[in-house]
Amino acid sequence: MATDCQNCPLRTRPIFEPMTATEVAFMQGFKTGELEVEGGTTLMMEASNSPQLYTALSGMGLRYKTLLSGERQVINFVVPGDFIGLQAGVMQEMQHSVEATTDMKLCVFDRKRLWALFRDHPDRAYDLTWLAAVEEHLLGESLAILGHMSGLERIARAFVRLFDRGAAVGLTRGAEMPLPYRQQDLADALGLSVVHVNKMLKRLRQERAATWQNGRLIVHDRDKLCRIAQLETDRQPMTRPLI
Amino acid sequence: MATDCQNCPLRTRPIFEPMTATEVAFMQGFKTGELEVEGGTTLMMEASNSPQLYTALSGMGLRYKTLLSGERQVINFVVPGDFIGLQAGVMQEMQHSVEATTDMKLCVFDRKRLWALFRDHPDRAYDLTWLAAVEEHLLGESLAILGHMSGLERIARAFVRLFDRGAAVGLTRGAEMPLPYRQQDLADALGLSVVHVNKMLKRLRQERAATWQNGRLIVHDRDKLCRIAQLETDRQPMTRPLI
DNA sequence: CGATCGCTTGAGCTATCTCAACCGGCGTGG
DNA sequence: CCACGCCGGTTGAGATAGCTCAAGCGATCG
Repeated sequence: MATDCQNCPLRTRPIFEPMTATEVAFMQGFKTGELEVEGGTTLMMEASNSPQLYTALSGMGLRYKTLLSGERQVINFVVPGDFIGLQAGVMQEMQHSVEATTDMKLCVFDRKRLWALFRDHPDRAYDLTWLAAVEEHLLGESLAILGHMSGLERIARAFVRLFDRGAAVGLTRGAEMPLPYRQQDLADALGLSVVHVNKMLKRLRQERAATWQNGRLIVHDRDKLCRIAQLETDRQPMTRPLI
Repeated sequence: MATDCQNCPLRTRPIFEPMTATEVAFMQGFKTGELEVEGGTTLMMEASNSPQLYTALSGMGLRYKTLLSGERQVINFVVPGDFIGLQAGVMQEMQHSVEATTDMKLCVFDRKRLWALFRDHPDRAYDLTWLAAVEEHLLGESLAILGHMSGLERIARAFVRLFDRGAAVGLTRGAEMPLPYRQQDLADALGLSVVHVNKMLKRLRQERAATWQNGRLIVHDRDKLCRIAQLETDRQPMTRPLI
């Protein structure tokens, strides 16, 4: 159980460092179980009030909002290590849905114990707030992407982000990583039409920058991708200060 | 358990309710002073590590990111009651800048005391996390706006949100409220060009939905505005559960 | 073996952008 | 007190990125 929770972000000095013994001991108190779900399962529903919070241990998913028009806005992609349900924990209800795209294994927490966490483990509470701040940062970045970049740029940017994210949690193998989504999902995340996403993907392929097919992303030329994405080419790990 | 977090100071029950006596007493411990700045002042700089955190008491401002291309993405608008600098507090550095648009009065906190806050006042820490979750929610909503709505719709939506926000903090007078920004600011927030914003504003004016001129927003017909914005017409205050 | 789903490609349409000019108000300096 | 420059707002015209519609294709599944 301890090892299963290695990727729980509810700790982490640098974000995905192994947990210390006390951290593990603590998590075992807060954790109430493990859950395995099939791809396609809806983990949390918009406007619902889930009694459980999760940490993704394996598999991938996505967070999205459903608009009045019936369209869908993908907020972001869920990778192992992500915390799911902070909103449900701290507000009355979720403001977006969370769906498992592939089969997933999850670490389950009891929402009701969240307050005890704040009372008895201020350091963990601090971590949680840190996570929320990171999330806020990422959303701000997404906003800038949607607000100012062209279709090609958005996709390049998304690929770099996803790849670096994947690398951080050990999902990559060389220049490759699993990316088990549909083109429609990416389109909904980037505010583009599937048709256009498809055409831009083709272009990235032709320019030998990146290929995304059969659920796998291959980054042929990271530098070129970064150039297109208007991104510095060096990765910046998301570390947390020691208070 | 409900009693454990009865008095929640860092802000309020409905989001901008007056503070209770104990709340005030506490704030005076954490608070280190007050600050008045002129319009145009940069309060926090992207990538800086501000030693201070603020709560806006009066005046308005905006948060924005500067992109590599030199363009600007306005993340959101700052109104009285907003907390500024959570990222600086909890991460190493700010990921966006904050600028005072008008003269502002601010409540100043010492960043270094943040950890003490978590240790000694778990209920306050909880509030802070709640604020972060709300912010995350709002950003998710903005994302959906940029991803899926037309220019006219985006502006209508922005007006409704700003107006309701203003109403919550007592900025409105009848159907009017101060909105001391430039068209360029709104354009940068919504991912549109100034030219297009201007044309859509004209249309909203002609359709007698809303007028924004000389720094004042007038909502002529809230229902019509909501219809354009694809929004339920009733307001939903952002309240926090009592744990 | 038909149906469904995701991907691909083409063709025309339009919302929005860029460029460019003009206007009024305001602050500054002569 | 006037003249000038600057800033923000307004409007027109032409260009285009991205959209919608539509059709076809291969794989998977019951």
